[in-house]
Amino acid sequence: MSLSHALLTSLLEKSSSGYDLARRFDKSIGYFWHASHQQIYRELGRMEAAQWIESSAAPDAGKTRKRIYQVLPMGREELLRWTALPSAPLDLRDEFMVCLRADAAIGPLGLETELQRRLAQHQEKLAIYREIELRDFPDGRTLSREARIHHLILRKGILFEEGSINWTLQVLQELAPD
Amino acid sequence: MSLSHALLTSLLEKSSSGYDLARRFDKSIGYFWHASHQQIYRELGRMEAAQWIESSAAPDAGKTRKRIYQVLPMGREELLRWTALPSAPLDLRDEFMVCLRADAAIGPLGLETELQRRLAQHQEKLAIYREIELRDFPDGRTLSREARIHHLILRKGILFEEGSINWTLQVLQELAPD
DNA sequence: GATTTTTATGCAATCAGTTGCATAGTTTGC
DNA sequence: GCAAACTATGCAACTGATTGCATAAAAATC
Repeated sequence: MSLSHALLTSLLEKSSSGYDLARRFDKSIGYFWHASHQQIYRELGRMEAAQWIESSAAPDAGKTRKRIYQVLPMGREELLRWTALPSAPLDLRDEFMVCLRADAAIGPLGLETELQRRLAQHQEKLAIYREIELRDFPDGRTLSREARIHHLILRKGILFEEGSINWTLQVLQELAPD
Repeated sequence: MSLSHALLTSLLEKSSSGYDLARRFDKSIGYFWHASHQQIYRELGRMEAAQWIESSAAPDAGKTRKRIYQVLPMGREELLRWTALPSAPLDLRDEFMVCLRADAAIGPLGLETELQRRLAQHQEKLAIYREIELRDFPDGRTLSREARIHHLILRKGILFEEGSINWTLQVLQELAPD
């Protein structure tokens, strides 16, 4: 799995607490997939046991249990090792495809409502992505390698949402009574 | 989860054995996500216990344990119930996005090889989809509702692969040394 | 006729991911 | 000054998915 490697990457960008990590995760990779705080804390525990990271009481912890995690050399090595491996292709496990096939098999199920709902969701996400793009990636070609890569990841999201919107519209058209 | 509902749909299209189901799964929904035979057999067991399906020794079983599964009314009802529910949005958990972010964080990792590999994979899948499209969905508008829906599902795959190819080319261009 | 591959099913262990709950300190708003 | 929301961490139980192994008959191949 790659959650641990996603967390390593995030911690390399900035050492932080589990809670902070969970929030930053939601605002970056998390646009593509969600990890719950329980998953993150458990993974941090495993990674510390494996000496990929270490933790210390946060300077602003006060009376709380807040801990800051940072990457150790072994964690960095592990990330290098892992990124050199071929990555698994994305699987497109979309429940709605099953609904569509069921509709094909046992007659009209009235999926139009669900299609509209999904259309709205995709449009919403697209709007968010476009806003981020406008804010973070100005047109003038003065971007660092790092920024250009982050832009590419965002572009992936934008292209996906645009594609989904087009496809959904096509389905709505085809499912409409002739 | 929706594996059981995918299997119900598949069994409604044609009653069959677990093995057969696993192969047919690979050739339809399986282009989008894979289910192992163990997953399928276990799910069939659960579905039979829930009386969504029933099984009988296959006519061509001989001395084998081969069984044919078919959908019971309760299974059909369950599928109707489930398809009326809102479906979860697809999550784009792509390990390679983590690699890219890691590259952004700790300098060039030489991801070009992996990008080329992925490009080839996408082109391969696209070629397969296009072949199926040519074979199964002729241009003349004489297609049944069922065929039109199956075509839409295939179109989704084609659009996704095309989008992935375009994006991958863009990344290769951007990552190339300036 | 012997070997390999394909068809066909299944158990056990493990790992990943989700859900519900529990705790407790800090900040914000009324 | 009190309630609500937010910050921060964690356990336990459960469900879903993967991996490795095991069995055994039928069909193909040599």
